Amino acid sequence: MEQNRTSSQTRESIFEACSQILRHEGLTNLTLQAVANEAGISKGGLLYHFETKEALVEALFEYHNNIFEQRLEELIAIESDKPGAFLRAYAKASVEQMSDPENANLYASLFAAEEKYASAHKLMREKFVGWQRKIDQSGLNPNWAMLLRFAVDGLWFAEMHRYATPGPEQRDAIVEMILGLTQHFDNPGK
Amino acid sequence: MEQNRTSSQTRESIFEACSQILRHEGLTNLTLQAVANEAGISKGGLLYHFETKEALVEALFEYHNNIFEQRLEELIAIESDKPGAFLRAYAKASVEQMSDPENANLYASLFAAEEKYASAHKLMREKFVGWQRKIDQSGLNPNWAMLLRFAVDGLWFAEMHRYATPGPEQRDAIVEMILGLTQHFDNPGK
DNA sequence: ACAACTATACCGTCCAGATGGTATAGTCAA
DNA sequence: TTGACTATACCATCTGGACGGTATAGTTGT
Repeated sequence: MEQNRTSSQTRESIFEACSQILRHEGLTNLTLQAVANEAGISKGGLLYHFETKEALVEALFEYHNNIFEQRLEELIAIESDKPGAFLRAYAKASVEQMSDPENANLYASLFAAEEKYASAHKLMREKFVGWQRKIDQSGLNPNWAMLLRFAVDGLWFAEMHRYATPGPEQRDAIVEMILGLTQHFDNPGK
Repeated sequence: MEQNRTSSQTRESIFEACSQILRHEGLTNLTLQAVANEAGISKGGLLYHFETKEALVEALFEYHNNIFEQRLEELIAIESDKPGAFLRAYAKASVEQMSDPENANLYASLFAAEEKYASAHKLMREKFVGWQRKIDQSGLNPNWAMLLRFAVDGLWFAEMHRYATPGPEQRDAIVEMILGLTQHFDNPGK
C-alpha cells in the first residue's frame, strides 16, 4: 500500500504545484482547486495545510525566497571579502535565477500576486531592506552601490517581463560589466 | 436639459476612473461595476465604450503610455543632441513619473494587470523594444547604454514596489550619477 | 423649416459560471 | 488513537458579459 506523505513532503509538493501553475497557467488559474489537483491532493487536504489562500501564497513566497537566499549564501561564501562582495553575489544569484526562461513567468506571476496579497508584498519589502542593508555595508560608496543594485534589478525586471531583453552574449557582457564596476569604490566616471 | 458628453470626454473620464481605482483600491477592485460607478456612468454605458474588460485595460495602457511618451518627447526636444541624449530624457521621464507617490500604486497595479491581459503585455513589450532601439542609436556603446537603461528601470522598479527605496536626496544623487554616466561613451571603469 | 431617419450614448436587469471558504463524514497507515 | 488526509456537498459572493430598451444629437431630403 502507499504510504501517507509527511506533512513537510506534502507542503513541498504543494509549493511545486503552485509554481508549475504559475509557470504555465498564470496567476488567474492559481485556484485552490487547481493547486490541489496539481499537487495530487483534494481541496480539503490543501486547506488542511493552509487555512486561507493568502496563507498559501505567503508561504509560497517564503519558499522561493529561501531558495534564493540559500543560493545567495553559497555565492557569498565563494566570493572573496573584498569590497562589493555582497553586490557581486547578489548579481550572480539574480542572474542565475533567470537562467531558466520558465522562471520568468513564475516570477512575473509572483510579482503580480504581491499586488493582491499584502502579506507577500510585506515579506518582499522586508527582504529588499535586508539586501540593501548588506549592500550599504558592502564597503562601497552607498550611492554608487545602490546604482549597481538598480542595474541588477533592472536586468532582472527586463528578463522577468521580457522587455527588450539582451541576447545571451550581450547579457553576459553586461553582467561582466556590472561585476567589474563593483570593484570600484565609487563612480569611476569623473 | 443635460447634454450627453462626447465620446472622447467619457473615454477620458473612464481612464481616470480606472486610474483612481488602481491607485487606491488595486487591481482586484478594478471591476466593470466599480469603474462605471467611479466614472459616473452605468455598467452598460461602460460596455458601450469598451466591448470587453480586456479591451478596456488595453486602452488604459495606451492612455498612460501616451502620457509618458509625450513627456518623453518634450524632454528629448529640450535635450541637446549629444550622445546619450535619449537615455537622459528617458531617465528624466521615468523619474518624473514616480514623483507622485500615488503613481507607484498605479503602476504596480498596471504591471500586475499585464500578467492577466496579454494584449496589454504585448503593448508594453513593443514599447520597450522601441525605447531600446533609440537607446541603441543613442551614440553610446550598446552594452554600456543598456546597463544604464537597467539602472533607470531598476530605480523605477524599486519605487514602484517600494523596495528599499532611496530617500529623496539619495535618489537625486543617484539620478545625477546616472545622467553623468550617460556622457561617457563606454564604461569608464577600466 | 420640418419631418424622417440614423447613429450615438447611454441605462437597468439578468445570468451562467467561478471562487474562496465551510462543514461533514469517512479512510487509512503508524 | 491520532495525524494526514479524501470526497462531497454546499454557500454566499462576485464577475464579465449579454440584452432590450431609451433619450438625444445629427443628417438628410423635400
